[in-house]
Amino acid sequence: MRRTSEDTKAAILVAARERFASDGYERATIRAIASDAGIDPSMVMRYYGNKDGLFAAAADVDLRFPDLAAVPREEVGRTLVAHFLDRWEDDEGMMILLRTGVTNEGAAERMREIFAAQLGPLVARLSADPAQAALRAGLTATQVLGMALCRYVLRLPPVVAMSREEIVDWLGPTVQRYLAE
Amino acid sequence: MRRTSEDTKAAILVAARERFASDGYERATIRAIASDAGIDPSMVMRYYGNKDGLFAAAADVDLRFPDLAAVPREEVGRTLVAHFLDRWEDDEGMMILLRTGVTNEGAAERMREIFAAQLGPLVARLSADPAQAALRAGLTATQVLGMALCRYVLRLPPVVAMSREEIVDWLGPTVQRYLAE
DNA sequence: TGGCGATGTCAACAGCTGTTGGCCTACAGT
DNA sequence: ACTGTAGGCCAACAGCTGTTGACATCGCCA
Repeated sequence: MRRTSEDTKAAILVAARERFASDGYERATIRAIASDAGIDPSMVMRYYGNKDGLFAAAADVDLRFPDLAAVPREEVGRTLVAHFLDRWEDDEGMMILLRTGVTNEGAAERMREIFAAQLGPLVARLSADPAQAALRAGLTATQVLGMALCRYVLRLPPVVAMSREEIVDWLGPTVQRYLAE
Repeated sequence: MRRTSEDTKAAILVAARERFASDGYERATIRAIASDAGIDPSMVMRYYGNKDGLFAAAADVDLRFPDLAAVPREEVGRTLVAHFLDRWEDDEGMMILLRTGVTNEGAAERMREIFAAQLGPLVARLSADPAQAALRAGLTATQVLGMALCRYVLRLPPVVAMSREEIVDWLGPTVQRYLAE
């Protein structure tokens, strides 16, 4: 046989991630994804059931936060901002979630889960007052997601023009205050 | 005649703003909008030409920024955050732009124009160094749009739970630093 | 060699979309 | 009373969508 089913599943997933990331949920059509993957649309259904199943597989993201307890306390803000920028630039999953989470309630729920499961505990481990941990994680999310929104999605010119270092210098102190002050 | 054309045009616009705000561009259908307005879909075409024309009419927003030169310099951050929160809660236009700007390039362009035309000059008038004004406006946008995204669109629980005063207290100093320090 | 399961294609379905043109109807002006 | 016109409806179009089931082909195994 020309290809194993695993190869095809993987090719579909790659194409799906690209389409979902650049077009959002509604405009990313199964036909376009199948065409990108070089197969028939019906194969997508065979391997992923339906469009929602394909989306669920494509929108599985891991933020891979480092252990902030291992960095000096006064560096946690800058460290987190730098990590988030890196993560954003080499994982389409972030873009998928943001693009779709804004119009698709299922994706919004997924985003809430990810932040509750990945950012929440990280901040809690760092925080002296556990009652404030959720609030601090939420504040951090507003700044960090706002940067992603303006830079990678809306492409506001002055935000696109900033270098990685400038962003870390400006946002680092903000996140530092939200996290640990 | 039962209604004037102006009445009908206005009714269509109201329905369109609600649908665009809650569903985004793709999922807000002309049929649904017409049904909300209590008329036939073809009337929408008669009065607004096509879907893009209707969207352009619905996405016309005015941020109505106050003159920040009139408030004490150390209060500009808190003032702008408070104003933005108010503006967001009583104008669907903001939600329309955010929901659609994320998947629709035309709406993203509109959003860029609005920030360039409304937030940019405001910050420039405030800034000592004109060369930095665009950067500072961009930074402000990241924080303020990030808050709107997390609170009104993604509805992250800890961000939704915050009171207006808490948000002003936390985001005020951030925006103050971006604007004026 | 024969067959069987895996891999893949084709054509079609039912539903929805934006959009169009023709038709109706009720009122204002004469 | 007659007519013009503005406001509104209806039916249909062409295109796209997710999804389905029947059919084809290839290569392994008995």
